[in-house]
Amino acid sequence: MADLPIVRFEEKIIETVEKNPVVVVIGETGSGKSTQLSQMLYKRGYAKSGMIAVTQPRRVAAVSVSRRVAQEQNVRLGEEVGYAIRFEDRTSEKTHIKYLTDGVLLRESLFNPELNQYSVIILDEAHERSLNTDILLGLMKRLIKRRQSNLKVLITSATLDGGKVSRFFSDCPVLTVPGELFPVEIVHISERPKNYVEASLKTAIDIHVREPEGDILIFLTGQDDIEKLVLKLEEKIQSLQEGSCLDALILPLHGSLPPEMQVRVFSPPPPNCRRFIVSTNIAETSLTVDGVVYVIDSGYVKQRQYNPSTGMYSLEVVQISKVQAKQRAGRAGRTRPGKCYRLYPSMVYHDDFLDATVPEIQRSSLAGTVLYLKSLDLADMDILKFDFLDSPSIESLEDALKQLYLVDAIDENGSITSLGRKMAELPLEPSLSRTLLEANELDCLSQALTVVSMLSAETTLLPAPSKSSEKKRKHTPSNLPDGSGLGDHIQLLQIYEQWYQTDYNIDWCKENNLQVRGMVFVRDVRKQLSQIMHKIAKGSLDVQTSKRRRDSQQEYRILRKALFIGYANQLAERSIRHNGYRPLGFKSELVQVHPSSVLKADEDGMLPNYVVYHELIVTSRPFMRNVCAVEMRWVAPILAKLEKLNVFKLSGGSSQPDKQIQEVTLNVEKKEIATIQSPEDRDSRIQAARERFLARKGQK
DNA sequence: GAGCACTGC
Repeated sequence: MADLPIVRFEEKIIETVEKNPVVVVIGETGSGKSTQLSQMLYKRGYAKSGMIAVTQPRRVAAVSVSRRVAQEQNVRLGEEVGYAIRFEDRTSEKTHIKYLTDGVLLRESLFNPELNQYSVIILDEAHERSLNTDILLGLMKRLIKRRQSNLKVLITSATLDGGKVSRFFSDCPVLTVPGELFPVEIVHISERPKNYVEASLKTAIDIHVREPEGDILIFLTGQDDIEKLVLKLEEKIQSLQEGSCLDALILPLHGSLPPEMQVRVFSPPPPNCRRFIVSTNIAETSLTVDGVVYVIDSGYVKQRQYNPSTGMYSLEVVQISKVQAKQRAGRAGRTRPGKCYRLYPSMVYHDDFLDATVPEIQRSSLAGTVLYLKSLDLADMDILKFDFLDSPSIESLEDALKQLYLVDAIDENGSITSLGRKMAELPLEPSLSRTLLEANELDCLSQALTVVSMLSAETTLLPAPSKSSEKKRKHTPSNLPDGSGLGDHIQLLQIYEQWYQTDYNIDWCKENNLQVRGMVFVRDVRKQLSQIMHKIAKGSLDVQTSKRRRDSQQEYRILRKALFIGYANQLAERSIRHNGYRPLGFKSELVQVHPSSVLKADEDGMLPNYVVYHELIVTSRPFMRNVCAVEMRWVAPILAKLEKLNVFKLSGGSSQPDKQIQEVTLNVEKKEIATIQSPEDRDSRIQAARERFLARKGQK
């Protein structure tokens, strides 16, 4: 067994686990908790009546850590020690120690809520507070009561706030294991810079000129700033006198870089050369860069946030938390003592920074989470009172219930429907699983499978255009299909069908500027979804080819109908005079179709009266991303449903919701009730608007 | 007419 700090605490750990159902283990990076805890427990016979599960928030971690453990145990990976991640299960009947992503464990728990195959469950990296880890923490608290005699739960975290987790698990013991990091000297700047790209440049050059060798890792917020700084660093370093300092290699690092660019940070630098790695927070946890001795921390991060009252996501630059600041600093001390330059005063750190990052569960739409929990049929389960380590707001839970009701996953009393149960089995967000099930009824399952799979990977399909490549792109117009004017979903379908006709040719993706990684992922998702749908599929699951296609307009129309049913919670109505839309069912706000959309306007420049959208995102303005034209006649039943909506009933009526909150969420619906009496009235109003519209068109 | 951090089933 490796000589890691945690090994010295083996007796104490085993003794504590023996006496307690839940134990929190705090261990800094390098303590060995991820690889050693499972082996210690295995050695002491804890895997005799079931496997030892270790969850990881990320796929690569599950794979790499299990590989290490298999090596240390001197067994073949996939036998006594294995891993399970989406699309890949490398375990067997022999497996005693199983590493898996927390998402996979959640899915397993859907089919076996008692998780009887495990005698020990270790939730690793709990401090990252991923949505899935938080759900698991809540489930473990319940499970421990039911399986007190034969289940041990360990929760491991890198940060010091074990107290909170301990209180959550009725004051369970907290063990602290030292890490194996080298000391990192922290330097704070005395005043916050106006421009942190400039400040990073200055600091980096100072280090380069004055400090001994060692790579520099710089944390910025996004691609734009990273590209700016890379350019400036190149300029500045060229102007430095040759031979006066080390050579320099400047590397950008962010998620939308192609993989071959990302792996450049893993190859060691040439001799006498200092590397400048300019990165997003991808280097905070997901990627570990060796050789870093200096860290420059801007103190900011770009974070996605969901607003349940408007249904909108926004991507905002926010201050990092103390936990994140420590994590960033720690990146300087992995190989030898390092230094971290913080581009903010220590007062700001102490007084302004939050102790911990706002957990994902408080920043996301919870429709999928709530549906998942409902489908577990937990005893005495009141969704508004589910015991989370940090509860999401009531407003956010009510928004989730409302959305689930609109897509028929729960009934008006908040009980899960049989449709909802089928939806929960699909690894998709509720709108997309609802679309698939409706498509199965309408006989367009094959097409829906394709669209839904494309959407599962959408952001990684088209390469993020950088400023430098923008001009090139404009001169080479895309040869990709245009969705026949009906919107982005139809375009995604057409793109995938074309790729299918090239027999999944990788070069075709490259020629068309589609990310290979993304397209291969789509293919995997489609395969997985097909396997799940196979049991209940009424028609063919295979990708259709144009040879077999008679009438694509009719086919697209049916598919759009299925999408409409799935996106009943994401429906928008165009204003009569212009192309602004109002999302229905949310606090009213005017939104635009995203300029990247292929949705076409008619001869008068008017967009469709109604569209469904995949996502509302606020950037410079609120936009609908991925929109699909729907027909007016489909809309009335959904409007009727919106009017009937009673959030109090949906939440089970067992808890008295805050009145004010309820009124905010019902704002729009109340207005609708005030202006029109029934769906039929609504229909006639739509018809009248349509006629005015046609009359105006006739005049021209 | 715009631009998007990172994960995961």
